[in-house]
Amino acid sequence: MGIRSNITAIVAKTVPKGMVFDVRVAEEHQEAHYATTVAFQLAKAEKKNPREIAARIADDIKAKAPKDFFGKVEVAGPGFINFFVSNEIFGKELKQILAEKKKYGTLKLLKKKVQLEFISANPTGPLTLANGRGGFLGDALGNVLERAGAKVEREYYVNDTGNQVLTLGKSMLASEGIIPDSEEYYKGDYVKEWADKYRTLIEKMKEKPLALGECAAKDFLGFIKTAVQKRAKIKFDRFTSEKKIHETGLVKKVLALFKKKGFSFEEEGAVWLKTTAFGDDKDRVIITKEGNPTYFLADAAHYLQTKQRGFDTKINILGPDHYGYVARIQAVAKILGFKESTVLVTQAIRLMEQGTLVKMSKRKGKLIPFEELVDEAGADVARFFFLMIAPETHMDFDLALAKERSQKNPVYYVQYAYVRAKNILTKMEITNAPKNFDITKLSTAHDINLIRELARFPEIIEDAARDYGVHRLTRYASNLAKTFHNFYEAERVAGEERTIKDARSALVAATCIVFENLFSTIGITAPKKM
RNA sequence: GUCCCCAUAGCUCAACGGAUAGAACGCAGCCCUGCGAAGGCUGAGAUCGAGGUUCGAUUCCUCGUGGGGACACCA
Repeated sequence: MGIRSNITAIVAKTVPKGMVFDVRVAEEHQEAHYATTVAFQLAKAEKKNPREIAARIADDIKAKAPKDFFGKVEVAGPGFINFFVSNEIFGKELKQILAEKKKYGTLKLLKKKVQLEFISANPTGPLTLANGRGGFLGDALGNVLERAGAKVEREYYVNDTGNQVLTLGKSMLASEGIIPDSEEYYKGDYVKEWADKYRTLIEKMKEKPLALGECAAKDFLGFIKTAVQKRAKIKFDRFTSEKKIHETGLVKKVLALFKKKGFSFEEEGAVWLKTTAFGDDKDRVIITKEGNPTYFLADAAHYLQTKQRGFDTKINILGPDHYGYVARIQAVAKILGFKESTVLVTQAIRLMEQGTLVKMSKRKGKLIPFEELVDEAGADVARFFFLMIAPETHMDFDLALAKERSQKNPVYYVQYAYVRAKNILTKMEITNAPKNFDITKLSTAHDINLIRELARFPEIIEDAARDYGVHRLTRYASNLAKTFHNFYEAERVAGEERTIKDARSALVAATCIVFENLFSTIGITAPKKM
């Protein structure tokens, strides 16, 4: 399954058992297809010259590799071992793409059941760009993990009760002038709009600000669902209500569990969880001295629910403002016995407008909602743009520029490559790629480079599934597009002599398959025309 | 004050401790009477500063400098 893993398996036979080493795709200018630095590692342990060791291993590899697997294995530079895969192997991979179609690039790497929680923004207003970043990341990561073999549930945890919602209710009352305004209230246009629309309802519920807030939150959640699922095409399997977590008694259950395990204690009239035992910098209150469970305790109950529903692996994507929350929730995950609990913290998106920074704040109401970006730039563009960048990068985003340059966005470059490929097949009226073609007819550098690049798809999935680096996909998309554009400029399909034409159309058909699989994993459309 | 993230080309971003630091945009040239030029080719252009670890540092460590964020019995 995949050329790289085959090479890894071969190399493994020539080094000490259990040794961890890398086989990487060699960069373009190095000419080789794959390379390993295993000799450097061994040189350190054996205190020998890496070149010597590399030579020894290279010979061993040649002896142990299947016949005709490598075109060449050589030692280069200070001790790299370079691999040149034979055209037969590339040809086999090409046939595999054509045989597997949609399944090409699905792996049996991960057997686990994963709950992926993301966005989970309070339904107290529109989503911010940071929410959107986490949304695209979560959606695409879910796709990657599924391709890698995991069973994934995508969850949005809805804070539909508590203080923030109470504040929302009060904000509505203040907006209608029923109670005096306050610094802490939400002030965006959306507050006023909603308040104006439901004036009579607000008047009726003026004694019950929490219920009012819940009412508004329900509406806002509806807007969020539309923005996320319909417009941004971010999928969720489950919306979990915090209110229901309280109602089903899970909060009491998790509290009892903490007590039983000896991680909770009372002090100053409140109940605390000993999160410092797991590296947090202070212990956290779970029951206030008024006797109310904190948000944190409810979230712990939510984790318990997830665990009880059969998930041992939880991945939670948080925005930058929740960084301080990581240590305590990880403490909970440990106490509850999750096998894996990963928290990915995305960094903020700084929104620039004509060179100056625009502060984003829900409370102050000055913000560019995520949905506006999606509508104006387009779902594909917004998604691709956000996913091109590593989550920990502090991204500067100029909305005006993004709209203006949308035609030059890399997503068009990538989609255009697909359109060109598709167009070749359409023009030649090929619906099914020829099955019996002669792979030796694919012999030019452009032919081989394209197959090479196609064969990387499963490797990219594997890498991204391991380190959750979803931006590998968009980077790969650009590389594949570039390779195809190069091929397209240099080689022809239609009009070539029969055997070449068949082989090339098979190659182009395979390119379309990989593009389609890649696009669906990233979550963008595969246009037939542009 | 404490903690976390970031600093790479004019701009926005890449690069498991490895070979000549990549790409798109912008800039200067060139390429359509052959599958769509939303494309291809060529060129100029960068690792914040000072130490350290290493055969080898953009990457790891320390100290600076400059940005962003977090430090509630809010969520």
